[in-house]
Amino acid sequence: MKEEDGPKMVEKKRSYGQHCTVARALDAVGERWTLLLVRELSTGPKRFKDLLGGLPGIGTNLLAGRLKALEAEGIVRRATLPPPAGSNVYELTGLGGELEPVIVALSRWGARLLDAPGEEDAVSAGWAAVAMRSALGPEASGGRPGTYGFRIDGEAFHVRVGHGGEEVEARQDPAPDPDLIVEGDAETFLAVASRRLSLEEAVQSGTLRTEGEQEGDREAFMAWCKHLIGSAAG
Amino acid sequence: MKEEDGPKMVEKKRSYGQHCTVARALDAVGERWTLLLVRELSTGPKRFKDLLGGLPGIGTNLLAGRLKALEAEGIVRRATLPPPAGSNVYELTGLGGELEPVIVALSRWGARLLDAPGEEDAVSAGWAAVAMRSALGPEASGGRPGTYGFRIDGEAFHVRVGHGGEEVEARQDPAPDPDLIVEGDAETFLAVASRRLSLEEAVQSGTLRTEGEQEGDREAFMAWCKHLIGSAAG
DNA sequence: CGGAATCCTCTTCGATACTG
DNA sequence: CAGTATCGAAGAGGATTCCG
Repeated sequence: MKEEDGPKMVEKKRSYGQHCTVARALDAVGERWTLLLVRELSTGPKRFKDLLGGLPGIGTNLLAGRLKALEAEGIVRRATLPPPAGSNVYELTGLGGELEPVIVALSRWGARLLDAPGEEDAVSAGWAAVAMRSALGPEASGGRPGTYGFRIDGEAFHVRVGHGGEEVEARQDPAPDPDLIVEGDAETFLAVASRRLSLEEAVQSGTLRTEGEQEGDREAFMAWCKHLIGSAAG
Repeated sequence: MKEEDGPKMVEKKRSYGQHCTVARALDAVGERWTLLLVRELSTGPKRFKDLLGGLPGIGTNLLAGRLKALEAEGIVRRATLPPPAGSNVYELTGLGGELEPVIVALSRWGARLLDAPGEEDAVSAGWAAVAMRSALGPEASGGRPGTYGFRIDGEAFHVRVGHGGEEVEARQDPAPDPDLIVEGDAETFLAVASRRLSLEEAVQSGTLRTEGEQEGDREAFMAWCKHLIGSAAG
């Protein structure tokens, strides 16, 4: 049973060793940080440094190791951005992109556990994009088609809703042609998103600004928020 | 920053410390073994010993610790079975049951990674029940309403399909009123479920037996199997 | 700048032994 | 049967360094 340490031991991966679909999935993406890494990449390609920023506390060695493992499993791929950027980025492959239902299910379930941000909690506007995208879907009302752009603490992202509330997409980059733009600081934005503060109040007090607002856009945005924090906020 | 060890240190839980729905969910159920434990309980209440059997390699201390943590978070609850059984079991709470979409999403994604069982892989018929339950759903064709009972290697479980393919349920106990019963050994059953062997061949060779079969039941069962192993088997 | 490699400490895991 | 206690092994997580 014991194997001699060859010079190039292939570093066998830890596995649950169960012939089960769930266990097999967790063998691939169940380790610590891995699904959060997929979450980061689910809103678009990212550089190593961006990923470090989006995963506070991970450490460079662990991130590099996770990326390498995911690449070996065909979930993540390295790519070079077209000029003039030309930077090396990591992005999800097709297989990796198909993890979206997993992220969505986790986000929806976790929404009911998420209360107001604690003192020590890190906050990123991009995470709200994932939550918004997950809250939407075929059965969620309020999925009014359109493109909603956000610029929160200088960080841009957008959510695009297709027809019938399906084909929802969240990306961590500026919207090309937004129907509505919401701009402001993360604290206020999160307060609105979790309905601790109404959008009207935030806009009137000047802490949040909107652009290009059409009739009903604001209501559609608020309708999302009803789904962001589940039953907790009543 | 350093805190003195008080006599009743509340044993702070490790957390990603991110104000994000996904991270929050993983704080609760993202540790090693935890989601597999939820999988085990998703097919019905289980005793400590049953859980140990369904999670080979977990170690008793770790299982006890996970159960305690999940109980503290309101995901799992202890219960006593009604007489004459009277045994102590663990079961999912409402909150825990709502993790089902997470299990389903993982199972569906993991299905495409699951190939033929390796030599070292543990096998359990109950896991196939979870895979079958996950493969079904609103959008999966072939969800013919009815109750399908299985007795594989002496282990009984059943899958019940409601109207329109929704309300699918998998339980690790005998079906009360099955429309179709499939009985046999795990190896053959898994071969059929993954379409490496046709049900007809298995029945004709006597390694699998069916009872109470009605017109179309067999076809409905085979239709499931098309979803068990995704694109891999073409 | 992007990322890999090293070192060291701490926590968690995993197997076994032990107790109510 | 249901756990607790224990201990070696493995992984996490910082800091720092090296290399292209």
